[in-house]
Amino acid sequence: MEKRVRVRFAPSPTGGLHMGGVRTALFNYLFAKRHGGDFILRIEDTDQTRFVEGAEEYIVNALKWCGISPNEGVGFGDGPHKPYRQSERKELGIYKKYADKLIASGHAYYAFDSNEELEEMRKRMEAAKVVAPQYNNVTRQNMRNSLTLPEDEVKRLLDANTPHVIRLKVPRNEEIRFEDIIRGWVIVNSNQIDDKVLLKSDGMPTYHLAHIVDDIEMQISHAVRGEEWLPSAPAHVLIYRYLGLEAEMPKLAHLPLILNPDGNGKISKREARFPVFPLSWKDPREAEPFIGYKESGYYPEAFVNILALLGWNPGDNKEIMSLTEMASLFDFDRVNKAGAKFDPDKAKWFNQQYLRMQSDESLASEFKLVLESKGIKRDNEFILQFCKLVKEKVQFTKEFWNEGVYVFEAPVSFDEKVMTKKWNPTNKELFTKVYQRFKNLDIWTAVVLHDDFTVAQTELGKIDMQMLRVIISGVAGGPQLFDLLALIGKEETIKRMDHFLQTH
RNA sequence: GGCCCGUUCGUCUAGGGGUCAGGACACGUCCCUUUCACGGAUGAAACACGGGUUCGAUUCCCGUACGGGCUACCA
Repeated sequence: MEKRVRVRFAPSPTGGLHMGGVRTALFNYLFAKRHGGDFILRIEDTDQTRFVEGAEEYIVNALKWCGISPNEGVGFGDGPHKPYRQSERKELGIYKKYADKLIASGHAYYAFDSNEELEEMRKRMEAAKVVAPQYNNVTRQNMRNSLTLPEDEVKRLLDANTPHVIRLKVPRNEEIRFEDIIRGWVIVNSNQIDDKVLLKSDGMPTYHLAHIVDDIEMQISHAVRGEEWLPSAPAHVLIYRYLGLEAEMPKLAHLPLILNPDGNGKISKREARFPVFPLSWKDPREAEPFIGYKESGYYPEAFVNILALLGWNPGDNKEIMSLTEMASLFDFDRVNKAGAKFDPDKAKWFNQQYLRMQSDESLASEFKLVLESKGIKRDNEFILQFCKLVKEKVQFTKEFWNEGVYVFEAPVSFDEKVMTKKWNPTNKELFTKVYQRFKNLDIWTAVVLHDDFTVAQTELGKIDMQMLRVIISGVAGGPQLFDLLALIGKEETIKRMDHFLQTH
């Protein structure tokens, strides 16, 4: 019988969760939903030196904003496998138990080497022209561990609480193979793998041990993570094997990385000219916060949609999809192997698509907030009409402002090109007459204005619409002119014309 | 350096032994609109290279090149 699908997102709280991490969480979530399984959030805080204040809370908030909430785990209500924080699980002694089991079966050993001794070994190896020195089946023979030290000496050191780690005893020249769901068979010779530390001298497990123990204990069916874990996967297979748990080992899926748009490599928060965090992230060690997608004006649905299509596609040409839709379509056989460069332009386009799907009312209430932040108060109907007029010109709500400042504030400058080309005494005379006609209009709607304008042209000759637009708005382009005039209102329109004619 | 993973338009990608190699973003042109945008139409734009296998390879295999990842008592 197939195992129930249980997947986990297991970040370490060493900083803000960036978009790559969110994408990993997203694929886990989609896979779980697709198969009616569970999605778990586990916090891998086994490195106390890298702990960052606020990071865990950030991870939880970011997932919530994205709408990809786990149904079990830290910040989302405990489940049957609590606790979900590895530092707390360590207190339960579960990692030690598994490490001891490996010691007992001879697949792990104690190592007493100090940092200095490790450093010396590396230097020696480098002197011998070894580029990447490893603690492995060859070098361990010259180090201080339970494989080289006499038994009673080991016992004495242990009894004296000498600082030590537990290392995995990786066999010599063995072929290790495993099948990755995305990449197929991967084969590595064990000589390439170092004797990984399983339990650190502070008693904490390393990632290698901890995630395996937890995946087993939490009955995880699929371990879905970034490609950066691929090189250590063979070591993980060995650990499962030596624990006698190879049959229960989760299936592995290594996701392609999200790459920088220009140049190459993983996205870096420092160089990027686009947000890399879902929400603004203020690192306690940094002076300036990193602005997030949320604060940049992205809809969470758009953000998540963009991320999903970085490395996955539904097989047809569909691009705009809700989380539910994606979840019904998702599978690993449609996940790419190659890394994907992030395209900030396309991200904006995605947001534009979602903006258009919003109702005018909801856009208006969003934009009302922007106006209020600028100290401008208008009634809801006015804002609604304004939004209707300019919505198809913007990709973000905040752009409503730039797109139509002149609706709220009379222009102080006038498009130079249009002015030099079109403003002349003849036009001044003409627009003075237009001004008079406008003044005498009793009803001020787009339709009436349009009709009156048609009549006016038969009497006065051709009237340049763009010139009128510049007089009213200062800029050369914008929404339908009569709609615009109707929105601005008679009083304000003639006031602006009057002022313009006086000063030009 | 070693090991692992990868390589279709500039970017995200579809496809997969015989296709005019399809779509999307961005870009160009035209239409619509007395403007801008939206929309519509259209254009330019790709199978990294070299060997096999095959009647036929972009597709399968092997090399090469290039890119990425890993190479900690970090995850």
